[in-house]
Amino acid sequence: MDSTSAKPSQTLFAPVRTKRAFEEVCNEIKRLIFRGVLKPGDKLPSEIDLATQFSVSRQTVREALRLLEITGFISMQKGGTGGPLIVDTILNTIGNSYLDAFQMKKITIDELTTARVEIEKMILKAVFRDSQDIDVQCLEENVAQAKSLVERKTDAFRENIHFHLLLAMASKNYVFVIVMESILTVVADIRSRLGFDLDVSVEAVRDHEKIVEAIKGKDHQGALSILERHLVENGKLLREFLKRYEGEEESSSSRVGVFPLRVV
Amino acid sequence: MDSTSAKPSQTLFAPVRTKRAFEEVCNEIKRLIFRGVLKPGDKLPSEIDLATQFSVSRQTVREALRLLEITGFISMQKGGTGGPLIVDTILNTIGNSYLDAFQMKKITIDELTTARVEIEKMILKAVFRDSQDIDVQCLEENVAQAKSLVERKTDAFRENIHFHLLLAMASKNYVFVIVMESILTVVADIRSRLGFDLDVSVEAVRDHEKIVEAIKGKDHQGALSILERHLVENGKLLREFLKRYEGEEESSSSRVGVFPLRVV
DNA sequence: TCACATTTGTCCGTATGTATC
DNA sequence: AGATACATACGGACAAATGTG
Repeated sequence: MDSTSAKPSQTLFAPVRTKRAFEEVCNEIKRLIFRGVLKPGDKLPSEIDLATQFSVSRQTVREALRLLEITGFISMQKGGTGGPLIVDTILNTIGNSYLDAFQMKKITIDELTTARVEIEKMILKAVFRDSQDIDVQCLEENVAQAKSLVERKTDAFRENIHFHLLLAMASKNYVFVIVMESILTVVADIRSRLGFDLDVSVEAVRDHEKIVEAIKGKDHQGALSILERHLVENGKLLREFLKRYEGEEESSSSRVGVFPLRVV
Repeated sequence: MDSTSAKPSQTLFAPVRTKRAFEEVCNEIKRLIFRGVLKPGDKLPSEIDLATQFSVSRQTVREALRLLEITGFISMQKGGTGGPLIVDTILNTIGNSYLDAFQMKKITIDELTTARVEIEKMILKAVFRDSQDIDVQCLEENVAQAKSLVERKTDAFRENIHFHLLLAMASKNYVFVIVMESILTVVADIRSRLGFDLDVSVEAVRDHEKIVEAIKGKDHQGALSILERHLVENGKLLREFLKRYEGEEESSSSRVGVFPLRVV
């Protein structure tokens, strides 16, 4: 592996450009976001302007923007006043990667449920330690809102999912929020394919209400056992549904068969 | 918003193509991977071949490949026998997103440490429930390897990080593995900037050894308390280091200032 | 050892659809 | 309704990298 000729020194000099151009452009923009120079809501220059400013081609800029888009830093807006817009949807990105990972690693519903039970119980303990009144108020508001929805025979599944995220937020530890958001993305993906089911929503709201009351009453064991039963029941529901569902479709990932495909 | 002229009916017909072309190409390839038609190690056709097969331009194919690359499904190989190669690095992808999220959400070391303590304790309890002999053997091998490294005055920080991933694997729940891998990516990122420190490695190996022995001896409380102290101490170390470090550099994200930059 | 073929990386020019004013 | 500005997409071209004969 030692070069006796052409390549002079592999140790003295490092290659001038190790990364690809679009990666450098991507990192430059990322740095400005991390520094706070660019904040969510700000607009980036158009592709053409970026290309001239970075002195690269438009294709290179586009690939850089593609990276930023998929990693949750920007979103593209079409039309006259459009352009790349700074956003912050990194949590969505992580959630989507979880969906991919669950498919690739063939994780089962039961595995997900078991982990979810343990993780949410852990978070609930943290809530008992570190939450403040305002956090419990948020939970109460969520329950009230979901309650009014089901009373009007409307689906409250978004609100019910959100309850668990609010629980994580009440722990005052954002790491828990990230973990919870990721798991909820998977749960929501399965649940959304289940369709509208009022009974499920009603049951969930009732459980959530009990949990909030137990938290307010500082009833640790009560809250924990209600939460555990709630999650286990929910897991059974998802499993039963998937048993009926499997075979019909080959799982998620938007299906669009418009292109003639022949790979390798 | 009611169209009295041109557009006939907004409810009868849905737009033929809602997504962008490169997203459809990306999803088509993703489906083949999920179905198992394409497996890690397989090679995709060249960009030009893909373009003709999907009947789109090469630019569109490239943007699709960019998506697949950043989400951990393929990696690009340059040169004659190169091309897009199917891989499975989704966990890396999630870990990198965690790094982004930690920067954006300004998560502190203490927050990370607190969460890590709780999560690893939860996982250790699962290990006591569900692990098998083979899993404990893996932990022992890891400790033995790290031990021999530090005896030769070599850094064992990779092995020591890996110990915690093996612990998650011993829980027999892959959800825990994903969560652990994500958190370890952040820990490793900070730790790698700390540089070589033999004492830290020695201390870590000693703790890991005690934990494995406690697991083998079914000493639940012992294992939990050693693990907790180990992680808390490690958290202190990272915090002290970052205190010295901050101000010198503006955090991570590879810095390359070769392009003249002026944004907005 | 060296030339060659293949493939990615990058650039330029152009056309089209779309959202805003 | 028309003009404008932007992303999207196409085609052709060359340079750089890398394994192969």
